[in-house]
Amino acid sequence: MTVLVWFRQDLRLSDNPALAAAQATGEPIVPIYIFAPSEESPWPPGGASRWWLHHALANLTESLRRCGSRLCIRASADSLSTLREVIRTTGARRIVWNRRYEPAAVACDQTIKTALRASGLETTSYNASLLNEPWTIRTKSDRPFQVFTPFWRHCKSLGEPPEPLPAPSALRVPATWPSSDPLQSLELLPRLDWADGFRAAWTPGSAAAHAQLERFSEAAFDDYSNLRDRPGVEGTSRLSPYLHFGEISPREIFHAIRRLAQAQGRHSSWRDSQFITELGWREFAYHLLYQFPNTTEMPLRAGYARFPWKPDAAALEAWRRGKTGYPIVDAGMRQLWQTGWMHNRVRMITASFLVKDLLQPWTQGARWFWDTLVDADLASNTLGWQWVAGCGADAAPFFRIFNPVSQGTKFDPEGRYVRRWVPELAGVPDRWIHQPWAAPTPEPNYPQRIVDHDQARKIALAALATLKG
DNA sequence: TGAAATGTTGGGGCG
DNA sequence: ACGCCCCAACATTTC
Repeated sequence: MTVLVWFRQDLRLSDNPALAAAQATGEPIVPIYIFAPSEESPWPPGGASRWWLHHALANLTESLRRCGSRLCIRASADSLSTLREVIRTTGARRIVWNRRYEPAAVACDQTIKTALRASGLETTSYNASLLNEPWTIRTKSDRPFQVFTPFWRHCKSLGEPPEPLPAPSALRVPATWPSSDPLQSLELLPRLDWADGFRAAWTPGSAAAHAQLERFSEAAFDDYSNLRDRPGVEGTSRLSPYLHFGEISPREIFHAIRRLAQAQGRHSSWRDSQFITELGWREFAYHLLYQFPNTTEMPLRAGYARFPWKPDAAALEAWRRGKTGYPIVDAGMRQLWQTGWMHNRVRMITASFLVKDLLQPWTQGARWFWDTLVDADLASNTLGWQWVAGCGADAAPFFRIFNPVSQGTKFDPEGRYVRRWVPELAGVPDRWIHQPWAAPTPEPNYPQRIVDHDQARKIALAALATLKG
């Protein structure tokens, strides 16, 4: 009586509750991954995500092989019929998976669960990717939280998440394997190989995720709080893509940090450390997406639907390509394009610039990040953009407008980050590195500013004022 | 997890 | 010694 383990965004063997439940039955296990991007409409994985997914699947295949098992991979336009076919050929009676929380995925899973149960199959789903299920976190008046601090305080009051589950070392195999599509047939890798910078920056896979966590752990407290806002320094965890694809779980991270903190004698303060709080923001993002599923397209604050954006293809393109003439903005956009990732501080700066200096709709920025980030995550991306645009829950007010020069000066004082990603500015002295237009001899190969920030700021504030009428 | 404008304070130079 | 001005430093308000 074979058990199907349907992998989705939980591409790991450790701390995988669905896999552990299957293993606990003692029955043969068929691990399957179904690539069905059309079911994720309107947010099918973008180019950078697909690159990562290819390598994550290759890595999971290898991990399963070491357990004596396999990964059955299928490309499909209809997960349910693919599952039914695999169920037929394997004689499986039971199917398990770990939950997803994106609106399209929730709807899809619900349909599949109902249909399979109607056909007499046992189906069970588990939580593998959140510290708490979104529907369990409610205010005293039984409403979803819309402010981070009380949300996270409430989560903390619920105690610690369970300890992560160990990875199985061997898996029982079925008498007959279902057919599997070759990984290459999913065509996840780009036709024109633009991924050089990705390869240099990243090693996808669960083992690499744990190695990265190990490396980062040493610096997870003091160094993190001092360095996390410095894009020219590796001060952040860089775990986001692994978390997105489930190559590592938040419980594994939480408990690794807890053990380290206790070893260092940080007996209580660690739970309020900035890095753990970042896990809280991720939880908050999922909570909001689950409770307000239309926020991927619509502002949570309804009044902002009337914001007078000024769509402008040329401005948008200059931003995308990193040719705005503002060094910290251009550095960020080029780091994103070349490596599939951008430092979080710079995400805020570039997003503020697109929305406030260029008056482009935040949804345009969200779309671009979705396509170019290896850690593109619908929940975090939506929260981030609505936060910057001032139209989300607990968002920065719209009038908080980042000044790209002072942000650059403050967080990249020696211009290390700018010089790395905008090489044509390499020779500009520190004094002018964040405002090269003001230098005595401006660098001719670097673009002129497409807007004047002081002026753009005033225009943005005037646009905001129209909302109040 | 802003920045600019405006207000307040206090030390020092100076007549 | 005193008042006045300047201005930096900090605080508050406003967008």
